[in-house]
Amino acid sequence: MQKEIELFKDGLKKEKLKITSQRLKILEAFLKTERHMSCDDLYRAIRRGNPEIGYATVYRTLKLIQKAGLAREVDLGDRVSRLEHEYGHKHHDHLICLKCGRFFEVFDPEIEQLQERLALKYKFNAVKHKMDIFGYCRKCKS
Amino acid sequence: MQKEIELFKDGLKKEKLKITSQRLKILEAFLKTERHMSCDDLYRAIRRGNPEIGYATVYRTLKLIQKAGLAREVDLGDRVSRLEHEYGHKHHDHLICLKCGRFFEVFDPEIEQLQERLALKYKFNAVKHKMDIFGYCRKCKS
DNA sequence: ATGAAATTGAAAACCATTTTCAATTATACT
DNA sequence: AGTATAATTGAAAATGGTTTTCAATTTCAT
Repeated sequence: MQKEIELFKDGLKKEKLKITSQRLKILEAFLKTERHMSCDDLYRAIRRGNPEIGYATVYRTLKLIQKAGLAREVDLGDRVSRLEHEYGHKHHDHLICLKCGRFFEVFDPEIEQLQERLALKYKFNAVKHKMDIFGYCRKCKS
Repeated sequence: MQKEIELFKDGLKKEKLKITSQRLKILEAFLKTERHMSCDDLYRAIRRGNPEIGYATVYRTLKLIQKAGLAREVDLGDRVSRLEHEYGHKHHDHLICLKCGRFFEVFDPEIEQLQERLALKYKFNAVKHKMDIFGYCRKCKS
């Protein structure tokens, strides 16, 4: 976690932004959980120990964490932005259960390769991609 | 287009919903364009010829069109729901340009097959999937 | 035709996200 | 260490797409 904190501070310095106690606390709260957190989730978690930190600050800091390359957005189809750890976490796709809402992180190197080939075919300079498979997990299958 | 209208009416009857002139006009407006339309886009288009149709009715009818299997939601990463034709249009994925915002519809049968295999491996009952590749199109490449 | 139930449009509510603004704080520079 | 400058903060309000409410209207089975 120390490495991530350093990366975050570097990111701030690079943009001539300031290192504040709020920003560090919000980063720590984000790093502490492995779940996919919405801004609201994180705000509630942080508020327990730090009731003085405001929602807007959490929101703004999450943007900075993303810019520093420490978090990426996950889109589960509702209209809520959730973040997952990026640093030290390989790219992966999601299997999302339409009934219980749980999701599973998966990775298939062959698919990744074919995706690159597909982009190449269309002379498209791919930066990132999202693949989500929706359906019913083992437990929720009828 | 006649076939789609019939499917829509069937969908309504099946749910004991009523066939109204507003619903039919909104469906026609949706079928008439091949672009990916947001609710707002469609509302504006419809309003030109039918200023008496309200936003809420467009919104509600779009849900019905989706339920009837005539439209599917496209997520371009902003938080706006857009619809594309589903009936008579094969499944496809998107290449989305981060600079100009244009998108290209693509299809790769090998990827589709691997996706199914992936779901199978996790004993996941896949219903649908979304794959979007973000990057820079031929014209916007630096 | 008639009545029950569905639909409509306008307006308001909702809710995640984003901005505004005055007060506070971090940082660079004496 | 003190100070000036610019960034940050929290609260509240604004935004913007989506969704609900409600009284008036319309559809459709009978």
